[in-house]
Amino acid sequence: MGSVNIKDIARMCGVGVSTVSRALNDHPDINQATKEKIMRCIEENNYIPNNSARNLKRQEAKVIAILVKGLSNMFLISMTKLLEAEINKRGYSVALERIKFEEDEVDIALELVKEKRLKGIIFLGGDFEHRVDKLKELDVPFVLSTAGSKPDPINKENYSSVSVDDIHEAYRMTDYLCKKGHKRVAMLSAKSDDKSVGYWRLEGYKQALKDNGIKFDKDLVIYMRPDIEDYSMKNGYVVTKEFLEKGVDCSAIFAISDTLAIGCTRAILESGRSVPGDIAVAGFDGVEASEFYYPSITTISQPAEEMATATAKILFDIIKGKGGHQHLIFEAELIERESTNGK
Amino acid sequence: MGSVNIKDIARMCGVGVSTVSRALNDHPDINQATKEKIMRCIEENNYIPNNSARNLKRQEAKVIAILVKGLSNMFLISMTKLLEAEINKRGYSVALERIKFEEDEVDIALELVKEKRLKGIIFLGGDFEHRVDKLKELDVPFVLSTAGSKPDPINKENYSSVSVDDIHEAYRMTDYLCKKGHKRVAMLSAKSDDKSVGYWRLEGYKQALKDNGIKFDKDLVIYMRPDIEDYSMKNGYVVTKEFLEKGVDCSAIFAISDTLAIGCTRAILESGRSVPGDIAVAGFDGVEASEFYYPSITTISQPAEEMATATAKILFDIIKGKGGHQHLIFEAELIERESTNGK
DNA sequence: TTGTACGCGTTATCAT
DNA sequence: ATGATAACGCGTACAA
Repeated sequence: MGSVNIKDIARMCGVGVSTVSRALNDHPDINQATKEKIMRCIEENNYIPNNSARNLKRQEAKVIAILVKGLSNMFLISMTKLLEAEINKRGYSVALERIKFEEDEVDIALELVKEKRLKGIIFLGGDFEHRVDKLKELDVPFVLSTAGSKPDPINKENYSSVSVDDIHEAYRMTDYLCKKGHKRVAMLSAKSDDKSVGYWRLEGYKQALKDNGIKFDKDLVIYMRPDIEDYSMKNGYVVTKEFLEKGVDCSAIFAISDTLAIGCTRAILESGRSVPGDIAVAGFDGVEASEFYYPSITTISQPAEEMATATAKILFDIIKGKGGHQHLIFEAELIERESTNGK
Repeated sequence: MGSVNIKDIARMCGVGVSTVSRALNDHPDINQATKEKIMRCIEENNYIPNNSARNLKRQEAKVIAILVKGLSNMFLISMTKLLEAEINKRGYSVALERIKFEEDEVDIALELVKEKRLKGIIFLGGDFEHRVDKLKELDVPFVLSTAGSKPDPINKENYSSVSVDDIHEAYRMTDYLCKKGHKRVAMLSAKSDDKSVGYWRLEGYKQALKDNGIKFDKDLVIYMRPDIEDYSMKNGYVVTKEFLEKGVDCSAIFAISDTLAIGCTRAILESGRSVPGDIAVAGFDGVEASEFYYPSITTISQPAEEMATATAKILFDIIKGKGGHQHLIFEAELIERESTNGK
């Protein structure tokens, strides 16, 4: 029962372990006949190489890790798919790791580098406010993709980033709503103590109001509830319902995620109001559900494909020694849909 | 640079490697003072143990692997969260692995067992039609949770399963629609060659029609398109649109997933028809989006919490030698919502 | 082309 | 309480 290892296979085939190893790894220096014999033996005995031993011994592995903060974000999930395709295309494989909100992604990255001899790391999501000394320990190239805020700008030359400008895009959407004639635009933001996208997008919202000559009114800022799952439709629904019951005057709501926007829309419609007739709604991200909701949700669509392509390109250029670190900001697209534009 | 290892730490502290190992693993046989000294040294030098070496040497690890087939299914994602909580509660950690549709989950499981000395495996999703000899190789206990069809019933005593009865639940929903007076109920199923839930739920649909004295009409079966992502809202939207354009008479559509149902609903509304007035729609799974869509979608809600609890309990009972394999079927709940019941 | 022997970083065993 | 040393399973330089 003690499962078979490379030695057993070697013994059974009457060859040395190195020959078996060569057969396994498609090494050129091996007789085709013996290779086939070995492979057949491996098949028959259900031999499976031990990855821990391989990782331990191997000097380098063509592996890129993708560390995703929080698994429930559909936008990040679709990003991983795109990234994986880009990475596979280059003959590398992907180690996908999910990081819980309370975990430290840098700690996990550090472990992974040792364990799997990674060639590079892609961080997806997360606020990424980390201690500089820890970051310095990471001696493999890494790219921050779609991260909320940025680490200490002091050592920007040690890593790359690919993202959209949250302030700018939130500004764009708010401005769009103002230009549509809305004087009372509410913002459905993250938790009140959020330091990540919630903070930056709120910032863009404020600037746009100002430039449109509208005074910021803190009563128009709706915060996510900490006791309900972050960015869930339910959270958007519950807080909007409470907001509507307060009777604050407003003709448009801008939510910092499409999921929140959907919950928000449901709450409005359920109250007997119409969307966009009574209240217009806008979201952020461009996830599939925003397109198929009824009414479809106006949103800021992040250019996922381009961002994935750029992320992979930057990372591999650095790996191949062909380029230095870069910080790319992508322009998102405002997709106008029914939730702000009649049906 | 050349990252520090346990030997370096031992040398720096003037102790043997085994003492360092003891400090790391909270071994009892160690002086508190030396332990603290070592831990401080580890901290200062940013030493991180190599997991590959640990896994290689360790006899056993308190790790359960969860293998999820396809990462985009929201129902499965919420199941992983529940399962992880159950497993952590028992002092074990989780290795979450995502399996692509074209990959073989058993192969990956076999690898993982060797690599990480797993104590158990939970398979989430997937059709699970595997060769018996391969399954037999898996010498750690495993549970199939929410799997579509079942492996060869011949050796049911070698594994456990937790699921809902797809035929029964599809029957229930179809019957509900018939009892509501619908004589022409369409089924939005999986791809035409599907052998998994698509097949079983279609089976339940047919039986319910029969028991309600309605003749099965193959023109009322809508299949997912293979060229669009499986179970996506877009797929539901596109095929429904095509279906409506054919002008086939029907007053209700039962989709085998909520995501498909949402795309379907959008297509109907967009065509100028009303839901449920002109056509009623029902889904399957009970994901969050079905609740917040407008109209909210009638669905079969799987009891995720109970299934997760049961899955963990069965697995740990077997690990502790306290019980044998079981095959549990859970009763799902038909949640009646606006999409079949007026607004 | 093939086999032998060593080392990867750690934990377990056995002395001390 | 601590240290030396043998595994764990594999890849690879080097010898044959």
